[in-house]
Amino acid sequence: MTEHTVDNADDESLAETFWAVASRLRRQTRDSLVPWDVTPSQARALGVLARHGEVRPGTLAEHLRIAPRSATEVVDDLQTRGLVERRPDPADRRATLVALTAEGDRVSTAIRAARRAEADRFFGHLNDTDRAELARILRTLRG
Amino acid sequence: MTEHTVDNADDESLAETFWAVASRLRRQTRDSLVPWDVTPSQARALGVLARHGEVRPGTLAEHLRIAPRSATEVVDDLQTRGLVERRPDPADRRATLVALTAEGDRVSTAIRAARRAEADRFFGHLNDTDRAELARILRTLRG
DNA sequence: CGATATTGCTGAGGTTACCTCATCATGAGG
DNA sequence: CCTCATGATGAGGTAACCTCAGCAATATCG
Repeated sequence: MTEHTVDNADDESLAETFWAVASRLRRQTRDSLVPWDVTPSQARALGVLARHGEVRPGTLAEHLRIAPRSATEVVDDLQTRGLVERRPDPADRRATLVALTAEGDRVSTAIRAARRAEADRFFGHLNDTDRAELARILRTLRG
Repeated sequence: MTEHTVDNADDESLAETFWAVASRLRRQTRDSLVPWDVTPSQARALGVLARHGEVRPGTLAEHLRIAPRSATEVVDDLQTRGLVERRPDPADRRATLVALTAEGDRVSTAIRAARRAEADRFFGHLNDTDRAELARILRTLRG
């Protein structure tokens, strides 16, 4: 790879470029989480829990924009790592509430810090203006 | 805090927003490819082949920025769908060249058009200025 | 009040798109 | 030649999703 290969003639579309960036960011994010043995999707779930307190799996799924069944899975993983716990929802006996454990809270805080650092590194090649622009544009695409 | 769902209160980082957009785009892209029964990663490979002509799997991997082994896999899939063919590299008997078949060429052209339409739909919510800005900023992040 | 529909979660099983490691053939350099 | 590097691939694994079916609890409606 040396040879700057990078498909210069570039390349198709905005979409293409977007995916190249996504790929790079994904790798970097994953690497930055290694110290905690937590995957990116678990980290995102921890983030939601840290922000919203205890929620039902279904609600978690909405926040993460994934299918409810998939949220169950993430919760399972976090639970085996001792980062969250399930308890019955007193308001509805079908439902479960998912909450951070003390450990989960600690880890989620640490991750938040690490992520900020990582994002700074990644998006740090941009000046403040561009970063703000990017944020604004992405928000309008977010739907 | 907050009973009021809807995660707007944004939420973390640029990264978070970026992923939300990525997720939306991924679904839309996948849907737009359904008529051809081709997955996104296969479509990307077809694009590279259309742009560069016949290449070795390893080279394809570089362009796609994936491991060589993974390129083999994509080529396998495209080959069973009759969209590419392998032939020996006359310059090196270890190597193989991957090239579009006639059908592959046809499909890749059709996909290219569909993708443009899809991208227009997706990025079409942006005005020209924003679209250009986004492209520029993403390119600097692409590395 | 009881029948029916709906909701919340999870088991089972599948898919995509990657990865690493080991193996085998070929090619290149001393 | 002999060794080492390189190109492709077999074997096997992973994360992060998905759908569909089923069970329990709740809500609704005649």
